Amino acid sequence: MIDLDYLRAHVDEVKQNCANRKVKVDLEKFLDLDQQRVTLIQNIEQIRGERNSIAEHMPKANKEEKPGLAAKAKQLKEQVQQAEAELQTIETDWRNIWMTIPNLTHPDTPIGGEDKNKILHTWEKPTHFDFAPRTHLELGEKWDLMDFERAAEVSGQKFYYLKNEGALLEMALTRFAVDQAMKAGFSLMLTPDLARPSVLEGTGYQPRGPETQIYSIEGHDLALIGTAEITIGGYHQKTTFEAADLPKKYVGVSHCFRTESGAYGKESRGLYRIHQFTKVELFVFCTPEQSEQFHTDLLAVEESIFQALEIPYQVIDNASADLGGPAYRKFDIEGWMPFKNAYGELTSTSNLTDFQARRLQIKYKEGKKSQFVHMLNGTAVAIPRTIIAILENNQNQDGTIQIPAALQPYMNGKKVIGQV
RNA sequence: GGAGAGGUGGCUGAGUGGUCUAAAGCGGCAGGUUGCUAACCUGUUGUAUCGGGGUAACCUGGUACCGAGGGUUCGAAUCCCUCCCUCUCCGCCA
Repeated sequence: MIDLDYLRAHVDEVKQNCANRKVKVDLEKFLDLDQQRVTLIQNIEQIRGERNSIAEHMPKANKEEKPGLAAKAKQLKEQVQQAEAELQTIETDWRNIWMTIPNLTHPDTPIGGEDKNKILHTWEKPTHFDFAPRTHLELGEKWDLMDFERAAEVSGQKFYYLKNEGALLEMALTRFAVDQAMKAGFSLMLTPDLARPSVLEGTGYQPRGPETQIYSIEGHDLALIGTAEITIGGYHQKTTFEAADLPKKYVGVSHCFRTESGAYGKESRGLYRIHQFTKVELFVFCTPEQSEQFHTDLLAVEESIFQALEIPYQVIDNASADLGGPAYRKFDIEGWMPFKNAYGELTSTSNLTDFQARRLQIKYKEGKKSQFVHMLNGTAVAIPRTIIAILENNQNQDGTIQIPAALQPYMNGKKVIGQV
């Protein structure tokens, strides 16, 4: 949610921002509801004040006064109840619109849709093959690294078994990414894979409704998380830090579950788009002054990981309409994926400024003043997509796969998949 | 999953219908005493939000907040209901 005072004082700017992000919001209606809400609240507080002063005088009142005072207080109470009912309907609408107003946008963010995404820089060139490269599906089958058919029978479409070096790759990548993050000062945290819907909402996810990407557990007030961002963000909900305790830097590992409803087509074959995967996630709670620096820091950690993994990539500064609601600025790393003959998203790091903190009520205190923290998150490694990139980019003509040197220690020293 | 006991300020803990933002202690902050430290003494010490005053640090008035949300009542930390959480015992289990 964005700051109300800021919104009230900068209506035109917010309106333009919504347009830039291609978010349809009826700001006029919102401001109208906002005004009504304030008036009603003032009204209610005034009546409550009267009621309180009657209640206060009650014990001192004599017998003749009491019935009259009680009747008056009762009448005031009815007025309050009526006004509160009115307030509730207004506030529901008001809040629903407020939630849909996107975060402000970084001044350097390109304005426009996906076609305006800006390539900040590239690392290495797309892999060149002197032969027809195999897809990760073909390689997976050749070396028995994954099984989609059995998974489909056991769990359904878009599930998978990882086997042998395929499974080892997941564990190796997880451990490698965690080690890199810990070296950069992040504290390790394994989080729950399920969370309450209220926490999902607090982090800006929509656990219910037709558009939802989230699985809910029938008969329980729980949902499967789509990312550890939810559980790490929720970890500090309703807390106030001392300024000296910031920043808080976490690296979390969790499973991620996504319904991916309506996502079909070539790209959805194999490990690219699936219902469940493991992800190593970076997360920062910091002061507003620190957040821009940490955003570039997060990107730097991500880049160092993919450079160590020797995956050619480009870094994207996402255009305004591609940011979603909460992000102030978003950088993606897109790795080269031979099966697409294109770059594909590997990581995404966002500076959410105070947008999430306001919902989750996460603040920090400096002296007597407290204000909302800034929150940032970024993917260290999304395992399956990274496995795609490693398998496909490092394959040899005979189908054997070179394991990146950085990963070999985590693979029992194995250098090549397909060789004993 | 079953039975029982609880949830009060930064912490410990009192409060079972009005004088309660809530005793007392600890801690924190300011001052005093003092070779130094410690000890002692005095004062002070919640948050959010709306309005008024001030350049401002702040002052001032209202409202809300005793796990969360509802209800009863002129009036709720206190009584009732639902939910969440913690502890103890039992059951089950990796």
